[in-house]
Amino acid sequence: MKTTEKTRCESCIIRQFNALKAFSKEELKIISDNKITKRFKRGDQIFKEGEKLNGVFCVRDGASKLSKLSENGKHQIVKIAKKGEILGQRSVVADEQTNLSATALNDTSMCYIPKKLIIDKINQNPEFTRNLLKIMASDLRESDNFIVNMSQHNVKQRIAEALLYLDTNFGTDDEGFLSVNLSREDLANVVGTATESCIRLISELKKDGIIATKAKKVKIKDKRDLEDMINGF
Amino acid sequence: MKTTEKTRCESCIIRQFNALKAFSKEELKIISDNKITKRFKRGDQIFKEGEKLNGVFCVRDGASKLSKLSENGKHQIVKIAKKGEILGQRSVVADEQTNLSATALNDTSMCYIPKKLIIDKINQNPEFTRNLLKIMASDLRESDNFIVNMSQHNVKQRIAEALLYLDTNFGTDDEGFLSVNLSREDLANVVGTATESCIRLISELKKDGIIATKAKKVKIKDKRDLEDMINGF
DNA sequence: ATTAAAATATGATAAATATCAGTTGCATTA
DNA sequence: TAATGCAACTGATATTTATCATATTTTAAT
Repeated sequence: MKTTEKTRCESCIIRQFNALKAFSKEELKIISDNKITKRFKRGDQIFKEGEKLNGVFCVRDGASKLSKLSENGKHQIVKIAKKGEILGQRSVVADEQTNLSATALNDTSMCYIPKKLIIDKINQNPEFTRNLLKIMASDLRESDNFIVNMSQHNVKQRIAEALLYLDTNFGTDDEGFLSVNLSREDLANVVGTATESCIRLISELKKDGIIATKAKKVKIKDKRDLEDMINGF
Repeated sequence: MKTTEKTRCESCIIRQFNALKAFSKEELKIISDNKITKRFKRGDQIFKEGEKLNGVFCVRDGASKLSKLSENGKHQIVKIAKKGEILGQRSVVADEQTNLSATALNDTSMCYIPKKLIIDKINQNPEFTRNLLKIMASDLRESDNFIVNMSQHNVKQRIAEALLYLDTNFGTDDEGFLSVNLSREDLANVVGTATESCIRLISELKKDGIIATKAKKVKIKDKRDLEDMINGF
């Protein structure tokens, strides 16, 4: 009756897709050796919503945000991509314009994989396609979780989750501050709230003694406390 | 510069997946003729979160909700499936337990497609698999839209969108009332709010003269007014 | 038709979140 | 180093949403 398979975060505020696992180690090496590495600096736009992409980007190092512009001018962040993840795969597979914008959150290097390479592989290698299929099915599951999470947790909890996610996936510097420095505005756009509310709640978390801040940086003092908060204790 | 491809609702509060289009007309006919038709009455559970499915269900007629139980006991509805849509495909493709529960919203007939049939088809027919891939990519896009929509619209707007969705996809009876009768509680679980809030906002919409109600039924008086409301006018 | 149960509706109030206006602190560069 | 600009912060207040209590209507059962 119990389920031991628990490979992914059931309740993540930030969706975590892992498409590249469809490629084998050797293939990755070939792609990697192709030297089509692109570098981006903090704030650089990698691609823009509505563009037709001629390839996908695989994150080698760094972090980047995937966002979607809403009618009222807010950039809702739907995902933060980390090492090994792919940007643009959905639109390449669907052969549609991309529905998201991608922006580097810090200095980032990406390897670029031309669309043709992916499409050929899909056409020639059924195994690859099946893998991709499984991965996308998994991504859809992640989306379901995300939705439930968004609507069942309050803003403070969602912020806590986002911080935890950043900690787990990008780690901390030598002083214990989160390596990825999301601005308060970005963080607000991750959890879907107003920037001021986000700032206010970060202050609260600080008062609660759960996190510490220094300039714009954030440090999680006790993960367990954060987790308890998320679970309503 | 303009985009004429505008096949799907860009801002739907209810995600609309259409996996079955991966099957050809003839295949559908074969499946259909196999007579593995199952019937459900309003309220019947089709499958339950956590189950391992041995096949998928294709809606022939009726409506059913796909929901996910959150820790606090709420059943968040992540989708309402209509004619031609598939239930359970994600978990069959991923070979995982299903992450959602499915429940009939009214008298529903489904044709049941055994898992084996799908898997064989994936293994033997690359064209099918590629179609499936595209469809899932499209579903992921839909999920992105859904997320933006959830976080950028207030509850009243989300309710309006849900009503509009029901109208567009399931139509109305001869008196103009929505054919699918979601309870206020279900509607609340679609838009992610408290049942009382949902009821209150429906009353407001009624006062605003945008909708009319009779018993538990709802009638949209002017679609354009509803749309304006959603867009903030 | 009567009655019980469930769903819908409303009121009062509390809590969460948004908005607007302003201040402070930090970083960049002239 | 001073000036400038932007991000972070804070306060006051408005708005939205949740919660709890209770009334009313609808549905379904007898």
